[in-house]
Amino acid sequence: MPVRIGYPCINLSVPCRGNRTFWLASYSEANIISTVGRNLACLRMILEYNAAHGILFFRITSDLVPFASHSVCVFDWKEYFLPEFKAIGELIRMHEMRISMHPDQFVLISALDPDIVQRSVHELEYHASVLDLMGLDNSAKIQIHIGGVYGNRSGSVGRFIKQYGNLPPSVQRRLVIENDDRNFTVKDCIPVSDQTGIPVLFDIFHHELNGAGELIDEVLSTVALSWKKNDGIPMVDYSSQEPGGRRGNHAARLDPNHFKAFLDRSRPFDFDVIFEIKEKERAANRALEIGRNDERIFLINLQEISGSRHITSA
DNA sequence: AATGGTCAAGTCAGC
DNA sequence: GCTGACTTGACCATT
Repeated sequence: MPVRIGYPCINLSVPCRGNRTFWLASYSEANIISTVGRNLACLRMILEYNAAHGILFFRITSDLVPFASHSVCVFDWKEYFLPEFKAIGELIRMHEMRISMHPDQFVLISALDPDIVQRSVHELEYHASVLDLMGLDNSAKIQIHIGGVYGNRSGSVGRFIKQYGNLPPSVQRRLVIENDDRNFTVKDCIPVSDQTGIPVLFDIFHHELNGAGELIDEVLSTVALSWKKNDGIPMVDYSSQEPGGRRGNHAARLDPNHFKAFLDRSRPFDFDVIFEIKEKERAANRALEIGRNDERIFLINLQEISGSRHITSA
């Protein structure tokens, strides 16, 4: 399975948003039913757009079910929306799409405070539930950072590994760790992977900001080993610096030259890549256009567009 | 309808 | 100890 192209959470071309939420003070059963219903309907519309455009990787928003891991949420949204989740899962499987989720910065299983760890576990269980309800296999992943440094990185690593062992299997099978732009480089993530079996998600932009200058193909050859057969091929996050922006700001638009260089330097490895570019699906579309000459991208989209795969339904 | 303050959670820096 | 940045939108009360 060669390179699939994707983007995170929001599609600017469809007439809806799948990450609608409300304030905690406004929580009610009626509110959660209407919000989740709308978010799921929009998620379906986004995935249909993606299928029609040959975009086969997507990161589902953590806001799909607002307050799902909060004690205020006693409503059984899993049972209530089961048919919708199953239908979306079928759509994903039909098109052989890849799915990821990325919980927010608050999720820290390496935290010193046990309450933070517990809240994080609940949040991770919610993310796993979404993917489980859709009937997705182990290749659908939940990506987090190691985090919890507090001035001592090795302490954080120790707590992370220990807490990973305590996670429910539904979370363990989907969890992957991602290098960040401040604390943990890819090189720092590898030993954690070796000790836990967690795959390492390679973030190109974080690597540019916080790495030791290792070449992209070198890094890919290393992280690829951490993805076992039923994890699927490696996931990669791609972005570049916004010109004139604060260091670390994601670009508003895809930089064609930067992406071409990345494509060249990433040979011959296969992976699925999320474009963390502010223009969202438009960046993915541009990447597909630029990648027409790359056989890794071309092959899969040739199948999709020629109709040898399933054509999206209305 | 327009406006502007506020929003579950995390850390860190600065005062 | 508290506030704001991080990063950004959008929810919601107020007018």
